[in-house]
Amino acid sequence: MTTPGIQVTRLGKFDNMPLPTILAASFLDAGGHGVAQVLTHRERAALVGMSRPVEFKRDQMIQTEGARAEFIWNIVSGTAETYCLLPDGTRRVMSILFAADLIGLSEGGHYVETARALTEVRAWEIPLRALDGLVRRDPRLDAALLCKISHELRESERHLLTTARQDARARVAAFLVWLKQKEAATLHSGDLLELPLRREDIADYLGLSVESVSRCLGQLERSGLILREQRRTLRLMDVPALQKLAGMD
Amino acid sequence: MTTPGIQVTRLGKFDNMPLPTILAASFLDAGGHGVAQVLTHRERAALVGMSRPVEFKRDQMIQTEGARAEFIWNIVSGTAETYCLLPDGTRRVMSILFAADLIGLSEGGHYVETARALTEVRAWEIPLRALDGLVRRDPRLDAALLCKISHELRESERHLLTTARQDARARVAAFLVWLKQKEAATLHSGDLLELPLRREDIADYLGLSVESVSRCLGQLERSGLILREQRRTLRLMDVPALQKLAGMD
DNA sequence: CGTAACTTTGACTTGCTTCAAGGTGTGTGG
DNA sequence: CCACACACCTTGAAGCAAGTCAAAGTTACG
Repeated sequence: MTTPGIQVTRLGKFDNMPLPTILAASFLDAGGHGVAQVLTHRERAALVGMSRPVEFKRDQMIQTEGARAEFIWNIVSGTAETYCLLPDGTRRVMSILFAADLIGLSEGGHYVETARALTEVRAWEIPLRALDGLVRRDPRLDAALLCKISHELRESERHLLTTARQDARARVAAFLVWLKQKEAATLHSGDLLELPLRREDIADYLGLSVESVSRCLGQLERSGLILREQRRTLRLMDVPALQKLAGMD
Repeated sequence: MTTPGIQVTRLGKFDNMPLPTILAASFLDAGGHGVAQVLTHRERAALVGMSRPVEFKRDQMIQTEGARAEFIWNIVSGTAETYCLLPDGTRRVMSILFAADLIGLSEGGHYVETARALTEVRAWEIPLRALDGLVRRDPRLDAALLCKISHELRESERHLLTTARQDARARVAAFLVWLKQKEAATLHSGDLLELPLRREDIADYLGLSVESVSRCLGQLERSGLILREQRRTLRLMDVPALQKLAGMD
């Protein structure tokens, strides 16, 4: 079980931390096609009132599967992953979460996955009890959560789509393009792609072995589609070709 | 695009069709652990007021990927599937839906998947426009949808979990046990399991080839775990062994 | 009763995993 | 500041599981 008061570092720089942000596509209405902020300023302020800023160091646990759910976290910066441990000892990375995402979805009052910080993560820690009350007073917030969760549902389906029935190279290519899009949403870095995760995490996310991931990267490099500048830094040389390989037309 | 007024059969027996039902586990509170009705009687009645009962025949399309989203459907009886067609021509079954499930989640006003009836399906057809208004007047309904969608998210993750990184036999075993649980929720049929879908659908759901599914069933039969009574009727001889094989401990 | 759709089975091939060993980077203590 | 140790990544070789291709068997239905 997470005991944030102990594990979590509190720093002065939290004073000017960005407000809680939830990005999602609209659910019911046709709206703008893109992903946008679904909280009003009022709601963001209300969330700040009941939340506290926290920071997780690299590799630190955020929540544990099966533990009593007490908080959800709204990521301000950094990258995290959620995963399940299978009875045979293997690990399955279910989702990779970025700024404006939510960590901590639960069922029956208990977390269904384990979450871990991949980089340093700053987040708003929102007590579920307080959120429950806020949702009752402000139904619009409920709609915002609905948008977010249905958006996550589609993310999960996308993940399922790339994972199943595609060969290893296509999966890796799809992953790189996806990650690049996520990154491009926050910062412009040309064709450089900073990987916030280890090969092992990529493998467990794509349902491959570490060796396969490595071999695929080598293959993509030999084909001139990418360049491995450093372990965690790739250069995407031919994004259209990667997309084609990934079967994204 | 679906044009329900034309494709859909209307029958007199709709008069006493069961009210709209949404089953889901609670989202925020600890509540009962099981899956339960999340609509009040009032809400169910309100939904009836704006909906109409429809019936889809076996193999009939319910919605088409990319088409303008106008309705969602609340299944009363029968089984349906949703799927995506990949650019390489392969098909990926994303979900299998039963009574009390919802069909028709959309993004940006368009359906994200194609849905098809696997058996005869009876459902309440709810216009999105009307639902939107109702949700505004009744925030609790919004919460109900939230429960349902977060429940579906977990279903999708379960699917992802069984699909990736398990061998074919384990996937098939997991599928059979899952289907049995779904079926047991509505009717008691001993150890008999009625498959509402073809081998092809099972294959596309599990990310296997039709031949692999068939071979796995043969293998499970030879091991004494199941019996193939008819094409679409299996007898589960040893559910615990199937669960163990599926890695459900 | 015949045809078409569906399912099963067999033989072969491909691609991923596993096992094993060799690199490369990083952080720590001498 | 260097050297060592450890964690992480890459590469190679062998084995095996699932896919593909081909054909026969079965069921459903007109």
